Amino acid sequence: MLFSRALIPTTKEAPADATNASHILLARAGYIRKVGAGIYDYLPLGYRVLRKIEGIVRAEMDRAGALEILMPALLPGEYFKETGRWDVYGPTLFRIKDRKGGDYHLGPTHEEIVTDIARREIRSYRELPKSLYQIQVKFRDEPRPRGGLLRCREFLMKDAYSFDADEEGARASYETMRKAYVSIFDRMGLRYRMVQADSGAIGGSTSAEFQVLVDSGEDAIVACGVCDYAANVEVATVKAKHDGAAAPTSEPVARVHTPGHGSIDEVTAFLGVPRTAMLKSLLYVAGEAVVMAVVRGDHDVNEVRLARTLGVDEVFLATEADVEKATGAKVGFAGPVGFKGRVVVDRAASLVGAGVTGANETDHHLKNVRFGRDFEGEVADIRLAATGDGCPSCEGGTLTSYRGIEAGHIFILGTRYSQAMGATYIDEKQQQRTLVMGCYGIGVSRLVATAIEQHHDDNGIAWPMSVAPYQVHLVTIGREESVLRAARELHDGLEAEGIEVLWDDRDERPGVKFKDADLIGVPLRATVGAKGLAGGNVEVKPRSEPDPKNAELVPVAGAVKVLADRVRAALQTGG
RNA sequence: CGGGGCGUAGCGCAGCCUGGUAGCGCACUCGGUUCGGGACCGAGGAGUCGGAGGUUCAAAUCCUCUCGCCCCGACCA
Repeated sequence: MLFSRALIPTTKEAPADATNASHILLARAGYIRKVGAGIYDYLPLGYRVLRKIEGIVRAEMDRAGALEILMPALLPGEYFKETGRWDVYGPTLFRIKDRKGGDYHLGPTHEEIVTDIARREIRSYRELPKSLYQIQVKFRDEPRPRGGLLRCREFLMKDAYSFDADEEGARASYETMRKAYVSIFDRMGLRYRMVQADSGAIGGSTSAEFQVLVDSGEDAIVACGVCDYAANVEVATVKAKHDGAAAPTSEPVARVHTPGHGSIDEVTAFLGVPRTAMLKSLLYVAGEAVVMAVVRGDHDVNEVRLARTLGVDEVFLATEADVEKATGAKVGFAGPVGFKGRVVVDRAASLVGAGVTGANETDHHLKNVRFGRDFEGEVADIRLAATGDGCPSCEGGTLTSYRGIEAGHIFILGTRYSQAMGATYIDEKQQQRTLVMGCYGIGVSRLVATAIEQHHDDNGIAWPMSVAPYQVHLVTIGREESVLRAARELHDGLEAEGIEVLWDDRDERPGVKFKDADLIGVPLRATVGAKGLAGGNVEVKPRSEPDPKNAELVPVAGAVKVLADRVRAALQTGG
């Protein structure tokens, strides 16, 4: 491809609304343009990358035996009404009325629609198992689209669904998909971790997320340094230790005046006690009830685990007014002693020997507070795991925190949708049984941005080979006949080898071309100029090498082979 | 949903407080000089000042309403 004939509108400055590295670079390098909040054009380079990722995903899905289909993006409301999600999904669903006033919506996910296919077309156990997938645009009216392609309102997703005769079959399908996902992320050259995850609103039992490790990621995960335990902090447990817990005190509870000192920091400073002696008491609204969660002062509440413990879908931090009503004191002075209501105590907090906590009276705290003597409550693991915590699944392992971007999520759904929609089959004994389902998503368009978050530097993008829009960026310096001829031969030779070449043939100064090449991020750069050509060479430099002086001199005659071999080698090793 | 902010040329911004000729940088066009890491000189083109209404002799600027967008938080297969 000739740069002069392409549409690659690079800019020096990024749009003011771009804050993530990937968003800034995608915009500056001319991959995408914003059309509306969370809605983007894919310009030629962006679309090439999207299709590369799509291609890898498709190949691995096919290899795993899944069958590609395409379901509508525009959906009649009846399907979501059938499973109750029309009401449950809330404002995130893009709802539409047709001219006759009928309810429609844009598909945010397709469990109902695929289950409808299954109930109509799958009759017998002989047809099982079956996995169907599609690569389709999805729509979610996100409360806050952000990060360019990281969180869009319209985005491209691969979603797959498995149908099995029983749980055991579903587990096998899940395992097949897990392996396919590993292949996909390996081929994309990403550093990632598969972690235990919350199944969330979609339901289901077993689930795992594929988290691409990026410091700027939205999700927090913890992983053990010894065994293979890794989990989203939402569901991570920790091994309770007695660290920082003093011996149980025999002193009686004492009321202390702490005027205006409501926060953990203020109270520890004012009373001169360590954070580990604080019993942090937070009020949550769970359904109709107001519940108190007690964790140690140096810990944070894990709201997902708290909700699971309480047996509700989700909990919300109580408002100031709720807190004052429930405790009779201003925020910052709540405590479990004498609290009238359900109290959940984190295991670590239950071991604090002489705790300091709110007195349920404004400007007062209590000290020498002990669980079991001074207050009661259910003990559960309800705190967020953090670096340094003990691994829950092995002896001696320690957890480390990472940030990640959720790029894939696999679930065993069970019969939630098949049951609700009557998707059944006839088994060997002529018995009608309910299909057992799994679902498996990959954020294809999100991966475009995710790959950049992990592969860029100050000058621009540095694509892994497998997803790069072109594989070789050919830069010509000057317009001498000899230069153009050598470049033409290199360009044509590479294309004949099936290598994707972008030839910057523009009448621009070298600096401009080099800056654009770094920005665009094609993994291999080949420079043809009079200087190198005088010695019969072209200069080859990988994008990952920052210093142009380290470019390698390759004889013109062998340059096609050298470059083609490098491209193929990179594709072999993943990235 | 709570808090904060922004809409002026394709992009980044100034001008608004204190009403009176719409400006700067980049990009773009033309001419010339340059040419291995975002050149220089000269000359140009390009803007319903987000929209509607109001105040005024006069509105980018003041007032009211409205639409869009961004940031932090909440939320999020």
